[in-house]
Amino acid sequence: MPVLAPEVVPCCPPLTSAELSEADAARMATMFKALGDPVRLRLFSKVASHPGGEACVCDIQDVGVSQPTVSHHLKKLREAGLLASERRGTWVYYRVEPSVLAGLARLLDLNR
Amino acid sequence: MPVLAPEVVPCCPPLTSAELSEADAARMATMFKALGDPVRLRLFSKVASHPGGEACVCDIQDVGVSQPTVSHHLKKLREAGLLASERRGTWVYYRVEPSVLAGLARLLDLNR
DNA sequence: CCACTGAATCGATGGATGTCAATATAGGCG
DNA sequence: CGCCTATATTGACATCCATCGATTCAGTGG
Repeated sequence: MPVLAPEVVPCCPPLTSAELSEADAARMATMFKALGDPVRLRLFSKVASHPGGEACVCDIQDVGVSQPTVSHHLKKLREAGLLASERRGTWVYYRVEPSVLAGLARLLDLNR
Repeated sequence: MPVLAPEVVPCCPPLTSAELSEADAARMATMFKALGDPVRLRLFSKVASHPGGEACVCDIQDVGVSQPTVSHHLKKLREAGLLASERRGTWVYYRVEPSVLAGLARLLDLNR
């Protein structure tokens, strides 16, 4: 039997259907926490809504905080698994991880 | 024309369709932050998955922290608008606010 | 090799936050 | 009223975290 890619395993049925285990709660809380800061949520929103599905840091860094702070928040979003980054020449591009976001949406879905 | 209940106004289209305003980001970040703690997420999960759609504090307080801490976290979830509480006799019951949760799910929905 | 731009890291700091023990409040029941 | 149980509040404390200025790293082009 082949080993399945562990990061693809969908986490957690909707919250209404079953209680989260301690481990799953820790995993999911990390992602919610990453979205739980206004600046980070705006950065995430800017990436998610950017044409082409990705954005250069230079396209999104106008959120009212300094450049190091923007970099810090993007790192947090990356570490939470919500964004992926790739350097192309001078610029670094960020894009959303669709499967991870879908897992969060599924968790919150009441109609299931 | 009747005045619509302001708290029913659905916030924010999906993240992929448009960038969040600063004000909307602040509102939504408050809710994500409330779910961004493992203990709070477990408490929320216990309420959401409890038969009947509501749970007494006594039903859900076994999450590994002290009673005051449980109370503190439930207050946070209430203040974020995710839970509502009602005292009935000796016990206090918590239930999820479905419309608010639905707003969060809508925000994260990629297929729209 | 050097200057320039974009982005990340470092170090410091003030404020937010999770936690607990102690105490208070609320309601039920003798 | 007095005692018991269920929750909430208070106060203290340690840790975490968002933020910034300064610096460093990476890549481009002269």
